[in-house]
Amino acid sequence: MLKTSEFSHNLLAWYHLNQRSLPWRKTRDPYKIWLSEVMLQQTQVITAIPYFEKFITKYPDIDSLAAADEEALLKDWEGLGYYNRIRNFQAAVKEVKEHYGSVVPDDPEVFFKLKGVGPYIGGAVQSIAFNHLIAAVDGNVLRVMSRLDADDREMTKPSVQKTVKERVETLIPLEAGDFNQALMELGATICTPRAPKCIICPVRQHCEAYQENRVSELPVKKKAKKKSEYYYNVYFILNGKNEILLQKQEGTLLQGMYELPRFDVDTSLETIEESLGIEVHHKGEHIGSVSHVFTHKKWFMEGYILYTRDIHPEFIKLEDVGNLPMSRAMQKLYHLFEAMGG
DNA sequence: CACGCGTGGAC
DNA sequence: TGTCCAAGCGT
Repeated sequence: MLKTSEFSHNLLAWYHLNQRSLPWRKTRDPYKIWLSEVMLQQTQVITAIPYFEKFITKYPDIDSLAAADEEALLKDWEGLGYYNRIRNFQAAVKEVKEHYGSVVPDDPEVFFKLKGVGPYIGGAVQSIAFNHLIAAVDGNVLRVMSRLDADDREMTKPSVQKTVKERVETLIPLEAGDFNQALMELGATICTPRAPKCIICPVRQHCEAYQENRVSELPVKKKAKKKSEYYYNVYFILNGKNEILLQKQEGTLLQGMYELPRFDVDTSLETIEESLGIEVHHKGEHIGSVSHVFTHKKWFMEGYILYTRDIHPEFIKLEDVGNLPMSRAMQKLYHLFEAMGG
């Protein structure tokens, strides 16, 4: 069914005709390609581009990124999500600076061991920057391959993804980077999740699902789990000196981002005072309510003002709050506070 | 392996 | 206050 050389030729011809390569990839600058792949993880191209421009201006090379302050990096990453990505990227970049003379390794064995480099990013950087014959299997490629081979296995399973990667690597011609980008581009523009444009697909004659009229059934996905819901009271604690109490988020969710003190709705005022080491002398008004959806949970937050006279190291000048990295969830509430003249 | 991890856009 | 998903990775 699938004639390998003909398939690859048709795909590459289509790709070169459309010339939709991301502009920085044409430079073959391994650092730029790597940074962009990190940003593009689970993130749409249109969303990542302004962040990429900012980072490449502010941190144009390995050494400048390695030397950056972590909190400054988080602030620049603010709004992009999956905040561990930038921490992992800096850790990897520091490793490259210290052990490889600030030169991105042109060696898959070495590169794949770096923090935050998995099968996709490793394959993408090594193929696009150095033309190593390695597949870059992302969500687009999984979808394309499931249809091309009428493969009805669960594409989310790591074991299946491994075999898909091996399958793609049997198809890669000499121009590995272009081929990987072409396959992703096909998935992003033609072989889309909904309403795929099979009629203009350059490889439809090689597509088993198309021939069997089964494109709409593929890829097979299991339905998403329901998100668990959390209800919080969030406090704007003011000390009468134009300062507000903020805390650095701990744990795994939003680690390192600043947040307003947040408590389960049934937490008593006494517990809150004790936990924060302050004494509330006056309860202020209700700021409003905000909800926020994460990948696997939902937050429902009510905002309230509290007043204290206490001095406390975690109070921040109101004018400085904007310089700290803060999640979208907290920004939503904070904007309500600002709109009230807070 | 299954799950946790952000956010915004398209329906 | 819905669903799906996006150039995935760490644990």
